[in-house]
Amino acid sequence: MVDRTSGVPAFRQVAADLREKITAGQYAPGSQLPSERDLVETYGVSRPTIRDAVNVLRTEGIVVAEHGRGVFVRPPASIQRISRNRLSREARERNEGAFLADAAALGFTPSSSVKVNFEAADNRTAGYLDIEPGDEVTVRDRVMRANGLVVQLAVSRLPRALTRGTAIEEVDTGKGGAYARLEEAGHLIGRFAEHVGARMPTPQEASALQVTPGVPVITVTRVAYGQDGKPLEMNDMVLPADRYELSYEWEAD
Amino acid sequence: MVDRTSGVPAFRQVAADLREKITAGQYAPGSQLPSERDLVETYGVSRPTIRDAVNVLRTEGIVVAEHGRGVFVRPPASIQRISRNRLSREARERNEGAFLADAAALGFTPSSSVKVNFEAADNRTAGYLDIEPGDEVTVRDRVMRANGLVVQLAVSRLPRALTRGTAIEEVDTGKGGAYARLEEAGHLIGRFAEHVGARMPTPQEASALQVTPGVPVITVTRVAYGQDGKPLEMNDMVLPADRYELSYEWEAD
DNA sequence: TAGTGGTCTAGACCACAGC
DNA sequence: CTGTGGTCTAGACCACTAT
Repeated sequence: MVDRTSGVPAFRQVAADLREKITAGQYAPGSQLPSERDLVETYGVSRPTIRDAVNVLRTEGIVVAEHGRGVFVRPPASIQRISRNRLSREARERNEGAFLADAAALGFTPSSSVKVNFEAADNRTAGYLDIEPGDEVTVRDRVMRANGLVVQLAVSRLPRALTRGTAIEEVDTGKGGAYARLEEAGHLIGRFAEHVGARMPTPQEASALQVTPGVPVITVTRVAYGQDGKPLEMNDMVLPADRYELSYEWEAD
Repeated sequence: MVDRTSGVPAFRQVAADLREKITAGQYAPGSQLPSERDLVETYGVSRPTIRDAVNVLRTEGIVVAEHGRGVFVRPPASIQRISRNRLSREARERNEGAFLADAAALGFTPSSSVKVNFEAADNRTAGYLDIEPGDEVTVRDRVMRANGLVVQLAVSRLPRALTRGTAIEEVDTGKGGAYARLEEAGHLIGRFAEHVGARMPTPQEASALQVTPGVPVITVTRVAYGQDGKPLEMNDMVLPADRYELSYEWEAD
């Protein structure tokens, strides 16, 4: 029952009570909450108010609703820990790129689909790649799957001048991936930088990554620089935050 | 007006239409949306349906509602870009730690409050610090502010054995911060690792960081290792994702 | 078929901002 | 005082899941 004199909105009281029962283990991970109509009777409020309360927990990612089945306590997702030393040249020579390296290390069956096209650079792209806005760039748009489930979106952009006549403009870049083709063309990679942020997914990203509402995405923009310091490639990656953790390591001095 | 034959829920149609007008610039950053009662007439749906639509945009972080004033297009937050070179020994010697180094670089007035206490290590802490669960750890709980606004929460834990008799157990760790005190005590830092994730804030974090609903937090667990490879300190940081971007850089080989 | 969540209505009253 | 968002009601009907 809710306290009508506290000044706290009823739906927040209900949400807080349910949240407490979940964290206390009274509703275990994976278990079903009472139906909305049952909660109406338990708390003595109308159904829209119960729905407001449940929606609070949904946007917090604590529960998921399944149409026709019920509302369930979301079990903690298994997290893939990815460390960044995977980008060594040695690893690139062994296999077909960073994502397949992860797959090998983590033991899942990888697959991906790629679209290649050519665009004029927008301001952001031009800034990262140190070219003029409007210059032609090669765009590789990838959807990566683990055991059939989409786990990562990546859009890679390179100055067209670097990719002409190479397999980077093909769907299949061949053994070692795009980085290997760059190095064969004489563009040795000297340095990587990654810029990491987080935000809520766009509707398209949410459906592509099959994340439930309330789960943010991690955004990573990786820039590969040549040994002369010139940018060779930028790669915008979008990862579901409930399935990934990124690790970085460096010497203290 | 909404299309009742499309099968798409009315509130999603309204949300999509508003989102489009916002990204197209028809409602500029900082500007006010039409009132909910105006939108009721515009789209021909009831007020709760309009509220559902606006709530979609709120959880996406696109708009913010201000009670009694209106709904406003959220201006892009100014993002602080933090790169890892802030942890150089040189920087540590110049000032009082990583956060103050950021402040100096970015030109805001920093302040922070600290609580120090001692706890028994839980399993996670014991795992990171390579000690036994139940061993005593020194806990430094910090709230960091920029120009008075809370921008970062950090909880630092060290094995008590390393901090006894040092200023690390004081609220004021003195010039150079906790890392400087560790090195004075003979524990030279050899390596850092950072583990980065993202999630929705807990209600406490949301109010402490004053993030609007729908903005995720970035979590960073930094572990400092001694030159012998033994963990010296772990630091759990929570950053509002709309105000931070993290950068990491490394050599290709 | 019964039970579940998903959507929607047409109101009502309250709390806050600003003139 | 007016206009704004915040909360809440008591229903209704639909779409999906499971038996």
